[in-house]
Amino acid sequence: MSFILAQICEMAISKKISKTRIEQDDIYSIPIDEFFKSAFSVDCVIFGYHERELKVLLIQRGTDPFQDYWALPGDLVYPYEDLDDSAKRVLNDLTSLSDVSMRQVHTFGKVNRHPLGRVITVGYIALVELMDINPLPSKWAKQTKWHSIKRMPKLAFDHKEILNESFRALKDIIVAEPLWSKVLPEKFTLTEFQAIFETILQREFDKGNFRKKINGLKFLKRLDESQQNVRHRPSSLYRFDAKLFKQYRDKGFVFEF
Amino acid sequence: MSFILAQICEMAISKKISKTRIEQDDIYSIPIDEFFKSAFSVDCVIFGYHERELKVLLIQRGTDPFQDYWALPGDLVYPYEDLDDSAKRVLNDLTSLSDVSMRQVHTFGKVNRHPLGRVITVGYIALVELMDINPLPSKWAKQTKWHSIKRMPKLAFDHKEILNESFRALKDIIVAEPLWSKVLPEKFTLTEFQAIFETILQREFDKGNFRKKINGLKFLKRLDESQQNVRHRPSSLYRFDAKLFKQYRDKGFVFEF
DNA sequence: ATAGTAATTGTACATTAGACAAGAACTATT
DNA sequence: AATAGTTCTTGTCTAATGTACAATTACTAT
Repeated sequence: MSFILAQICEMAISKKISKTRIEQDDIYSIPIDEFFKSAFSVDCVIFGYHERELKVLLIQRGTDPFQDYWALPGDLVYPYEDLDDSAKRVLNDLTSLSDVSMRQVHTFGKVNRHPLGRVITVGYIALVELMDINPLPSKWAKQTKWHSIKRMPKLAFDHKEILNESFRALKDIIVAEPLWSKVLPEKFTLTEFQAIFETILQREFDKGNFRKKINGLKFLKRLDESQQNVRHRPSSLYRFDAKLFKQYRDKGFVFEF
Repeated sequence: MSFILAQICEMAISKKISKTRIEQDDIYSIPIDEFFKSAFSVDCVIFGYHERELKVLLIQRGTDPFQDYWALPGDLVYPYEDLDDSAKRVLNDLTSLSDVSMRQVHTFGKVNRHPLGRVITVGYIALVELMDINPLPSKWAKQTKWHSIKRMPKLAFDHKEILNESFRALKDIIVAEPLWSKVLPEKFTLTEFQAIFETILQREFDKGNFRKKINGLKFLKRLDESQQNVRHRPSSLYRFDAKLFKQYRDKGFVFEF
């Protein structure tokens, strides 16, 4: 058995990690070893977007604690592993996903957030097009499943709190950073572009006004192509120019709604 | 000797913490105990504002590693201490400050960022009026000193990186949250208010246009009082109404420049 | 040919931003 | 007492942007 948390569980039971709270005055009597008895983990909040629906990738835990609960893909960071690397590796371990670019959002450090000892966790988020990727459970993950952001099952640990904070952060980041480029196809319509913002920011925009704003942004380049086989006037297709976007940003430009 | 880092230093030397990098394939052979041999710390970036100058509170380290270097006030988190509480406690330990409200900004987790073992650190920031508080070195801090943000000494660990990231975050937060209320006196002029933004955002605003914007914001309440003993037309005084600000925010209002 | 659908463009009005100037209210100096 | 110096305060004009909504266009299905 090489499942990390399962092993920790055994360790915890055999060594009986003490949980008594130490008073402020006694604190210098803590043996120094105690400081190096904590661990940290990463938790990945992978938001999956598809056709105006926003979901979150959860795994079903195949190990204690919280066996069989739905949870965010997350695990302990290895001793000689950078934090950002760890998020990638953990996501791959549990869901077989790679090439998902994540960014750190917040660290959760309540004393009793993990039943087996002192573990603080660093939350990472990503936004992907749900159909582009194919998560497969591995290691101790029994299942992987996309859950709509609107109806969530009961989650393990404090993952509900992590999810809430992550969703709040997603709303901030989607306007500041071109996360949306990960969700759009190579060539897309402005309606598709608008739909992403409407879904994530949970508000609607006037179609005409939205595109007026877009027309000023040269990093969304209008192509000489249109949609095909739609039962209405076909839309022009656009392409995202990442280089131009960077130029915009270096000049202090910030996207806003 | 009860200085935490000094003790860790001894421990590190006697136990010779191994630093060899473990390859991806070997990783499951790591004994589980290794996961609970890491520690975390908090580092506090206290920005001090006074009369259009922005400074950062540093301590001079009185202990190894980086003895005598200037550093951000920071130390290890106690085993049974919440992260946010720890930031407060550490700041108080080293600088005698209390009642400084901080907020978490980023977690730094490079493997070799701490010479004595695996330590990730969580950065916290605050903004205070420099004259309102009186930092006094204590515990292993030899000195405390305000350093201008413009000319920084060489800092211990990766504190330069933490500072840069914190300053970037401060610029974002100052517009989103009323951090500025901690810097202003009870009754203040709009010029003082404007100066804070100019100093932190490092750009200037047109006086007339700035106050036009302000006049729309009812949470900045104009009083029936004016400045006294100034050799120019006295300015009206204003007061910040925190309750009204919350109401604004609950309705989705966001301050912008 | 017609209806249905969504894309696209346009229009009219309101609000905000930006540059800049004029006047007001104080102190210090002559 | 008048004047100069200073900064506060208000206003004005223009350009840019935001908002609501209507008209037109280009396609498919009937």
